Formats: sequence, C-alpha cells, structure tokens
Amino acid sequence: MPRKPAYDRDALIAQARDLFWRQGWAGTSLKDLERALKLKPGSFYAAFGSKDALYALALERYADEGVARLEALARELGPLGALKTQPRLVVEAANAPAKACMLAKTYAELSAKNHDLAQLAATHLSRMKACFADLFRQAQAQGQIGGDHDPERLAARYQSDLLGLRLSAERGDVDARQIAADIAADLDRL
Amino acid sequence: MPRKPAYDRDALIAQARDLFWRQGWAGTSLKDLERALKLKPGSFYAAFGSKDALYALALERYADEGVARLEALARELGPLGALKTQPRLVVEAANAPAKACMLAKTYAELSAKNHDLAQLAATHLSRMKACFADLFRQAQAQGQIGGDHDPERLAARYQSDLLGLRLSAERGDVDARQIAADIAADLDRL
DNA sequence: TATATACTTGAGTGATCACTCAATAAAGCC
DNA sequence: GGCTTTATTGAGTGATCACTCAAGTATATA
Repeated sequence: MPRKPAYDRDALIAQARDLFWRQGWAGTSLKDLERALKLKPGSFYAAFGSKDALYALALERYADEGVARLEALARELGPLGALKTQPRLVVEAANAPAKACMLAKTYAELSAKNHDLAQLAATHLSRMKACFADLFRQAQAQGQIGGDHDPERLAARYQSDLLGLRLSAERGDVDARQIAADIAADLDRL
Repeated sequence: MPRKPAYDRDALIAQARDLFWRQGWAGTSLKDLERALKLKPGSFYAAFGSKDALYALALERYADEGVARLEALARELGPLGALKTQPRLVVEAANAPAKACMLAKTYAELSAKNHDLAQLAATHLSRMKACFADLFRQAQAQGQIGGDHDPERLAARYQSDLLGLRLSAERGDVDARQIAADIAADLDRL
C-alpha cells in the first residue's frame, strides 16, 4: 500500500557526511543540506528527524568506514604495515571532502558547549584509539615491535600524531607527505 | 574635550580571545560577547567595528603571546630546552580557556568557507612554525641536535605533533602528559 | 480501478543572528 | 558653569536559523 521514497537513504547520509565533514556543524545550514540532498524541508524531517540526528548518522558512518578501512589494510599488510601506511594514505586521499578528521573537528567545535554530538565524536575517537592499540598489540605479538612498549600508550601517541598530521594536511604551507613519512619512520624504531 | 571610554580595551580583547578560543567563531554570539565584555551593542560596534574585526584582534593577541612565551622559554632554557618543555607546559596550562590551539581551531572551522579569518589563522600558524624552525636551527648551531636534519622539516613535524597533542589534551580518555613526554623524548634522539 | 498509505511540496513559524541608530549621559576645555 | 565631543544605552532592523504542517501527489494492494 505505501509509497516508496524517491531517495537512497544511505547515499543521502554519505552526502551529508561529506558536507558536515567539510563545513562542520554550525557551518552547515539546513538550506545547504536541502540543496545538496535535493530534499525539501518536509522530506528532510520525515527522513531524518533533525539536523543533529542526521549529523549523528554521518558521524557513525564516518567512524564505521574508518575502522573498516583500517582493518582491511591490516589484513593486507599486517598490523605494523597498516599503521605505517595509514598516514600516507590519509594525506594522499585526493577525493576526500577534507583531510582533517571529522571526529576531531566535531569534538573541537562542540565540546565547549557540552553538545551531545561532541560526546558521540569522543566515543568514536576512543573506538579508533582502541583499534590502533589492537594493531600495536598484534605487532608486538608477532615480534614486529619490541615487547617493552605499552600498546595503549603507543596508540594514544599514534592517534595524536595522526590528528595533527591530518590538520596539517589542510594547510597550504606544510608538506604533509614529509610528516607522514616521519611518523611512519618512527614506527620502525620501536 | 572628549570623554574617555569606561573600559580597558586590551582587557576586553583578552576576554574576547578566551571566549572565541573556547567556543569558536560560530559558537560565540554577539549576545555572548556583550555579556562577557559587559558592553551594549552600540559600544561594542563603536569599539571594535564588527565581530570579525574583534576575532582578528583576538587571534593576533593569541599568536603574539604564544611567540613571546616561546621566546622567553628559549632565553631561559636554550632552544632545545624550550622545544622539549613546551609540550608539557601546554598540557599543564590549568587556567587556559582550552587546551587546543586557537589558530588550529579557527582554521579548521573556517577554511572550508574561505573565510578571511581562516587565512589569518594560517598566517599566524606559519609564523609559529618559523619560530620553531629558528629554535631547531639554533639547537643545531649549538650542536644540541645532529647537523643532518632539515630545521624546516623538523619544525613542521614538531608543530603537527603539538597540534595533535593539544587536541588530544581536550579529551578525557587520553593521557596527554604521556604523549607530551614522548614528544619531548623524541627530540633527544635527534 | 478504487482506496489506503505514505511521500513530496513549499509557504510559513518563532527564535536568534549580526548589526544600526537616535536619544541620553558624561567628561574635558574654555 | 557652558559648550563641545564622545561614550553609552537599548529598542529595533532585516536576514537567516532550525523546523512545522496542511495540502497535493504518487504508488502498492485489493
């Protein structure tokens, strides 16, 4: 009996993610979204409920795909190989909406106001950090890095470096490839 | 003949800087500023012209004080000492409005829209990077680090690490002191 | 084909945005 | 004390914000 929506919900979430990723929460108005998603206000709210609800979906999509990409990389190159390759991949991602991490941008923009989305971004950042820690643990178990390191500490430092790298990669006067190479080189000294 | 303003302009700029630093550009409304600076709209615009003009003054104040602090630190501890101490100082700054770098936050928030303030933040970030490069050059000249390093490259990596550290320091589930210590330790291996 | 069910449309909601300006108050110089 | 000059005040500006809803339209089932 019912009528099917004319849009592809998954594709709309991906488009919204790209827009939010580039422009941030306050920087993306409903007019922007309506234009990009080709949705009138009524359809938008029928589909997603609110701007914040869609932002939450976009954050989740972003984090899920990030974790999936990293795990696929680890299956291909091994744990240390994945960790060493990730910085370069992030810098060279040519068709990404932005270089900087969407989770970090969201947290930086909204944490001062205790916005729910900041807490959500923080949760996803923790998930990513745990992912890094797992890879360091595996690398340790396989003897690729020394056993006298704390995987959690390595993961925190690695994530921090990656966040800095991705922020630097947005700037015109910084050679992010060099930084990525230096981060990877540091992993060889473990 | 004229009447003197009842406010201390320098103090107002510092207060505005703290507010903008914490809440960002879009996150700080004129109502917020009027409340914090205890200025009615008319006085505000007579004093500063616009929200953006005040933000620009705040950015400049932020960058100037940052450079001054670093140079003072270098006079006290020498170039390498300053570079090694800075990460810890940044993390331990208890009464700062935020841990993350205001220049980086501004650039991340506004660069997608090609806002003038993003360009201004980028300029100040370059200034800071040049400052770091100078310190690395001095450390090299004094034999504190090996001569086979490019000071510009070291500075870019160092600044990137620092930006990541300062972002990480805002999170509750990250031990930023450990990261700061690890960044400092890396400088000893140069 | 008739009907029930949902999707689409877009004008319109009150709230808040950055900002203006005419009226009022106060301070320095004669 | 009178006059000039500037600071302060706060109601008010149009624009934009996220969001609503009633009316119109299309589709799957009976």
